[in-house]
Amino acid sequence: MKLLPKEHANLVEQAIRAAQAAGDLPAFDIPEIEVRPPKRPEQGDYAASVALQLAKPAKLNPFHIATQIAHHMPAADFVSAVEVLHPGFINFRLNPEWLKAQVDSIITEGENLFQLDLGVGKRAQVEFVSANPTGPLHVGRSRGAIVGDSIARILEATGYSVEREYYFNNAGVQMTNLGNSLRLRYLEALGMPVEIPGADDKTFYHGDYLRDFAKQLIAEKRNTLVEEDWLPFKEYAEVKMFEIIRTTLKRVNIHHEVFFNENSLYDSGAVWKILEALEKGGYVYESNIRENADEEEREKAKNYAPAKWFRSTTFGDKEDRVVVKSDGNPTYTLPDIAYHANKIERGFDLLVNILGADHFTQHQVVKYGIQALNMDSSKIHVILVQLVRMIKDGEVQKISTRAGAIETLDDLIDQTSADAVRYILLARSPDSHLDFDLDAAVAQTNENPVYYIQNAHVRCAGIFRQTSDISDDGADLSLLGDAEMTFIRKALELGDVLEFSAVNLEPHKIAFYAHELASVFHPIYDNVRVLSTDVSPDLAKARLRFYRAAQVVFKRVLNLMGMTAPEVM
RNA sequence: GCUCCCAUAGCGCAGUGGAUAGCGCGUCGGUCUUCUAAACCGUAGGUCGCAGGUUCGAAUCCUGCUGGGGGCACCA
Repeated sequence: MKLLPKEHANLVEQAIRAAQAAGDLPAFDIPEIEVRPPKRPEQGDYAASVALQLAKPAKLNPFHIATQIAHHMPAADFVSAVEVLHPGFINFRLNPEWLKAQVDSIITEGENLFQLDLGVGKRAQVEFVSANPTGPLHVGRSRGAIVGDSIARILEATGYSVEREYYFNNAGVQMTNLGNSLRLRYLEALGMPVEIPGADDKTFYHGDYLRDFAKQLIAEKRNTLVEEDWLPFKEYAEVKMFEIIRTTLKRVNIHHEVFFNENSLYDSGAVWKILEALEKGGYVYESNIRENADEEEREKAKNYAPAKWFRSTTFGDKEDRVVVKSDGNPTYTLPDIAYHANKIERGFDLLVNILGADHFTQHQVVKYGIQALNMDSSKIHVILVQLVRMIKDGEVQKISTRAGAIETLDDLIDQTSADAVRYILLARSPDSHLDFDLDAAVAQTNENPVYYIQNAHVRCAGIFRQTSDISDDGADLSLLGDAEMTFIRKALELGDVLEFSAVNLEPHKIAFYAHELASVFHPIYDNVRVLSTDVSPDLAKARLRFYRAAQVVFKRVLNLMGMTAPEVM
């Protein structure tokens, strides 16, 4: 399938060169030519404003330039007319015959509709979710999960070979706390005298899931673990937690090819090698306080033991960061830098990392670390998704894994549907804060955009259920009307939306496009009937062919968003 | 205080420097004996937070300000 903006831009460029060669336009450098569908139908199907940009360099009035460009415009099978409008827009109209033929092209491409070659031969990695196995996935994590997986799908559709990766840490204080928490729940479930910490105890995980784990653990091991410390409990909880997380992700159609354990960076010695490299570069110093600290800070740090600091200020950070604590253990920063260095060494052409907005500072420090290692950080693209807040009964819910006050992704799916959750979390710019109004999502289920879009696919499927005895092979597409062509025009924009989403890593564009496409479809469905006594067999055949193409487009778009394309609702 | 994101219709949000700024919900009024009415048609609703600047042209780019949210631990 053609990417029409590009095709038109090529024509314009050829026309400008031709006009210059003929002496009808003066010499000037040709800028990047942008062509896109204008807002209003009377302004054509595609429009270029390049003549307006050229007025200055060419020292001519834009209308004249546009006229000359139009005059030299080469012919193309997809263009039927070129118009020039004041103050200097060049408007194209698609050739109706060509347009109608696209119905067959769409059906031929099928599930690979607008499969692009942007990333062919290239490897991309998308890292997302990356939650430590301390609790079920909550809503805050879910947004990054959906955005990450959707980006992966879009990259696949543009030809990339994509790996989805999940980075996690199963060591550290939080996991010890988790082990301890399960241990207490285990003893509690055995009826032993234990004191469960209060809700404000930050070392205890209060979630009910640990009660469940404790019961299962007793079923498996009885009371044989009574004398054990936190470790076997931590190991048990970790395995169980990952099972749950994977199952939850599967429910929303997400799976990761690689689970990368932070520990492996210690096992391989990578963490210390990175530290050594940073030290060699002169980016590390030992002190009880960062350089350039003010008097107040110095006073506070007077009694601290020395730690190792990364001089990230060299790269524009506002303060240096501790990489090795005074107790000799690295902070999260060091393995994080090692992890990203590892990613780069694995030779991906594109690295995408989905992070919550609260990790902004962290990713900056990691980036400075990569620079200090003299590695190319330009392949790393970080998508920061703004925080999600749950609104319930009109009030903001506090989310805290430790306190057990969690709105989990599972709850959300149970109360709505996997497709609805995906769409709601996807259909927003990542930069925009998202208030997930649970009451509205549940109550307005029938008006949720997800069903509006899926219903278009369902309606197509409904037609084919009723017409299994009619073949649409060899349909005469010239019988199709203007309404159907409005839809085909919109459908042909999918490739551009896809390319834009991939290049800019903005998957929400697909979500909005899907809704626009459905809103073009539904009115047509109402008026363009297949089974009606006043529709001739030939016309019915042509319309059937049209709906087959429409169904292909909706299925492709829904798949790109990781949603199902149901036959019935 | 430093920093990141946001501010567009009553509410929730799109908007890639171009032509008369859009969509959903909600308002009001219509449409099912015909392939799914989870739909369609019509209606009302705007100082694009404020003030400057750049440009032939600014919701979009720059500066400042105001308001809301996030981040600024030897936690991850």
